[in-house]
Amino acid sequence: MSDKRKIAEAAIVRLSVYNRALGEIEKEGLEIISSDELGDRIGYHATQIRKDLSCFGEFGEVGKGYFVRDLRDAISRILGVDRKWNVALAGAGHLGSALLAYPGFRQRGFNIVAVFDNDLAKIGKKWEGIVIQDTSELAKTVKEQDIRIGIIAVSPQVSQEIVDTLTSCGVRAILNFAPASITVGEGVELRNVDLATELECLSYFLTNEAEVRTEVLRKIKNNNGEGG
Amino acid sequence: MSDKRKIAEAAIVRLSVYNRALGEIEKEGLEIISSDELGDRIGYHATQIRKDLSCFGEFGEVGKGYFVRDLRDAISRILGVDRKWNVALAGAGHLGSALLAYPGFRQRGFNIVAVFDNDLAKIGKKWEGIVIQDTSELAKTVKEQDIRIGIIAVSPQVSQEIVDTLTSCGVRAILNFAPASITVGEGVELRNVDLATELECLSYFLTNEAEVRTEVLRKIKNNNGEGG
DNA sequence: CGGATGTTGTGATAAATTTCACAATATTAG
DNA sequence: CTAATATTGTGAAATTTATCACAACATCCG
Repeated sequence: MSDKRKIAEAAIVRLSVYNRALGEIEKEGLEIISSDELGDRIGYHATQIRKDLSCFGEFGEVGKGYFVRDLRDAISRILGVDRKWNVALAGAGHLGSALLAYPGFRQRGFNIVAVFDNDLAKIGKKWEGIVIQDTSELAKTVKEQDIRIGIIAVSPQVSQEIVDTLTSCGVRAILNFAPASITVGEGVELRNVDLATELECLSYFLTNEAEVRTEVLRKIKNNNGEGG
Repeated sequence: MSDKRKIAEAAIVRLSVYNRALGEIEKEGLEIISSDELGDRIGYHATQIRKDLSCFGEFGEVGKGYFVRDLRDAISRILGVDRKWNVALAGAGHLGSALLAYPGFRQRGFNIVAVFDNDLAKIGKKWEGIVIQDTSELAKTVKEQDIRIGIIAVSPQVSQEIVDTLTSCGVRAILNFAPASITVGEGVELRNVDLATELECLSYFLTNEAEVRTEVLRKIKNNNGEGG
């Protein structure tokens, strides 16, 4: 079908998951895989995988499955990770430091090429081969290094300000780790990762769902119950 | 209505966002807020907020809005964060170290009380007041410290093994940062955060959506198309 | 007091997403 | 070649999620 309009964000996340799984499968030496087996491995329905892929083209062979290598290449192209992206990191604290050292970024084509902070004690220091710069140099560096993506690992108090600076320099994609409600203008893509929110969801589950599940199980036991 | 069955996971994530925003609003000194204004701040529709809340009860006052403090307390209870949770961290690498130091966890009631690693050079060292332990001590520590949540910050190669160990010790909630397809048994809640996936979504946007949007904008310009 | 305004909670409706069902087609074994 | 089997791609159906529309009621202002 190859109709790129209106692809759900959730579908894009899944494509990334498919790609990672295909990488594992390739390492295992498998050359062909069916949507059914891929789905089993990552916990999705086979039809979900096929439907997701069908938005972008036909990649499988009927009666056979998908060539692992080919599908991986295809998804990489769809995601735009068949190239390198230069990334700026704002914030050289604990989290920023960990992100700078995170091997998964480089492995998957994302190179952090600049780090910014407003702490005078850190500016000028070299981490992982990169000199920490003052935020005032941001505009110049973004242009010089062709930076397209910004990662926010600063305190929530200054996060919006840094986001504004980045977008005013032409950065159109922001990954925000600061626990704050950030707004961006039209045409800028923002993804928020709130680490505490992730734990809060688990807390909800531990507090509520587990009980409900126990109760449901008890009921099923009692009525042998077709619980709709 | 207060019917806790079948609450969408997305709704729980939103509740956490509401709660964080309410914290900010409280700090600003506001005592009452409408769903409309809250929605504006965090980028959701007012009806979405009201609908989410309606699953758990009635917290607002007609014609007036919500008492910020009361709503925050109510959501905290719903999420189960009106208490402290003890958390185990597996993996004392860069990322583990950053998570251990992350202030947002403690602020929101999550205390990392134990850290595990299999690197002999790290075991026995003290970080942020916590002695890094060998994984062999996991079962004992989980029981002694009443640990209910596990955070996985180990390499993808050993992540499944650590998850299995944790769940076999009775941990029923896992936050996984390892870029691997983890499976858990019935009754265990797993949340995955793949940092590279987040960037891959941004890459997709930069590669595809931006073009589409440009095209749409051009069309709107031509038809003078009454967009919001 | 009374009308204008503001806001919630929710049933109804719309939109989006996922799953089903199956035609089409490739492969394998005899 | 033929029958049995495997698997894709996709229209249709089912399900889930989000938005709308509005009754109910509180508050404000004159």
